[in-house]
Amino acid sequence: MAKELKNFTKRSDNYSQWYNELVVKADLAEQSAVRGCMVIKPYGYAIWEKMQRQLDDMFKATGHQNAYFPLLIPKSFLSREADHVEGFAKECAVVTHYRLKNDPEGNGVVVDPAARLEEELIIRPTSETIIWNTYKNWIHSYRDLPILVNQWANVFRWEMRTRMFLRTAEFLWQEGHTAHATREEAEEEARRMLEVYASFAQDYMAVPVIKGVKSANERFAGALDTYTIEAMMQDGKALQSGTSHFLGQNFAKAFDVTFMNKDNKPEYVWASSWGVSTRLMGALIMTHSDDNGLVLPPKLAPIQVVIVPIYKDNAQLQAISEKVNPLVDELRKRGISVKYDDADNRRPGFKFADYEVKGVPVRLAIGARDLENGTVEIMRRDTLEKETVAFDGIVDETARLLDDIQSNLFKKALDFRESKTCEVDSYDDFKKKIEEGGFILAHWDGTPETEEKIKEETKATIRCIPMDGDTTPGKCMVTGKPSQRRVIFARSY
RNA sequence: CGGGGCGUAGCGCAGUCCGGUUAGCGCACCUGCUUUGGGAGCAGGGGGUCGCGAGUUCGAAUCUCGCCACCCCGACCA
Repeated sequence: MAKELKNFTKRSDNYSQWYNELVVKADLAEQSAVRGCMVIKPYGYAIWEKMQRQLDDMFKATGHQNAYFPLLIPKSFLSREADHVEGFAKECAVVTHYRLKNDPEGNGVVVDPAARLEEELIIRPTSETIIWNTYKNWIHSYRDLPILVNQWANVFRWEMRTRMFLRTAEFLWQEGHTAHATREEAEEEARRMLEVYASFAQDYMAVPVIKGVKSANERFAGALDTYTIEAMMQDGKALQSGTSHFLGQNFAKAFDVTFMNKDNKPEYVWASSWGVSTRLMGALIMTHSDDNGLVLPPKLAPIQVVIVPIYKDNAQLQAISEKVNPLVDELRKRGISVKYDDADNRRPGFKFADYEVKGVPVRLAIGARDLENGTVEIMRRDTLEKETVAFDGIVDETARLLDDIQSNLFKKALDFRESKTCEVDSYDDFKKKIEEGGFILAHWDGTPETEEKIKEETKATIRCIPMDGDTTPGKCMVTGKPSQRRVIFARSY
């Protein structure tokens, strides 16, 4: 029957294959001809656009503005901040020439060796350096601060291994880069934006996240503190879904960005940066989807309601359309995005399955039988439950259902995370538990050495030191040394 | 960069071990009729430098050598 989807199951031993297949079948994206890059298809991009719009509103509401900086960065910029180079040097694509010419031997086109650049240019892996080089010209006085700028852009990192949405060589993101007069203000900004990310993830994506601080090992290259939101995927692995960094004065010192304070004394500027990427799409897909395909939270679904007519001939279709068209208008008036799929080249069964794969939250089906009885069949994607209800009042019912699906998805994901989260006090138990997947709350002595040892022996890393929750001190499960509080361990993407 | 796998029609695959008619199947595509409440049925049709290059042979998708690409698992990372 459902021939194409026969192998479309979420087997824990082959979760990545399920994920890849899902991304392609749901028409979100596909592998491109360029190594490690993907083509985001219109349906996938529509979801990203909804995310963008919402995030952008939230940035504006917290006083930020958008700007744009160059794609190419002079190589010398990257070497200004020592930790930053260390972090990114290995994965940079480098532009060395500015011209091609016809191959003298007739094999198409070749790089013109005469057109070598004096200084190579790097395709941005992130924009701290080019932006701080620019901020030097923008900032002279405390009156110029703060600068609260965000950029929507693509970046490029030559990753050894890629995975659609989760780690592609090129990805789309936003990067906020702020400059402040005081340390406190910059730290506050970094934490504020983490809150923005957390509420976006939970309220719009219906993805529960844990807010926390990264350990020194996992910190962003060049940051003093890295804040993170961590989500749990359905295979129990953690996914870092957004980060916000307190950069101290590192980039101001590297690019010599100072301002005159009120006492007419020069000071280095304090900085933060923060970003989320198309990786959020991966989080969305992996958190909610099932063996029938994608499951989208209504707030991010490009199509929230699909209406499928069931008819035998043109006259019947017309009768149905007469009933459905006003309904479509009503739903749209409520701000609900509706698709009335009256295409006659697909049969109803095909449409049902197709919109399920694409994760459309609510489906209405209406046929001759319903016209007679004054009813309509309504199905919710999250539970796959369907029932036949009275046509009158369907607008209210649909709106209610969309809200219910949104909150149900969050609750389901939260319950799942809680069922896969436990506390562990001995390293032996830890080694056993980590094999089952999920988050483990354990005590850690705070040293990079212990963290490294755990990583080597178990492949688990500290996802974060949570900002909320239990803060009872204890003893490190490995060394027995004192620990201020439990931290979250997990295997991760 | 290490270990494993794979490359045959737009997509998914069989055939390769053991060389031999015109390279086959499913999906998709085109035409026609019947269908339409869970991925339609029947009939007809189109589509291939068998990843690339060399070699062995009367003869290579199949054997040998070299190269390339992609996927999975590691190391690296959002």
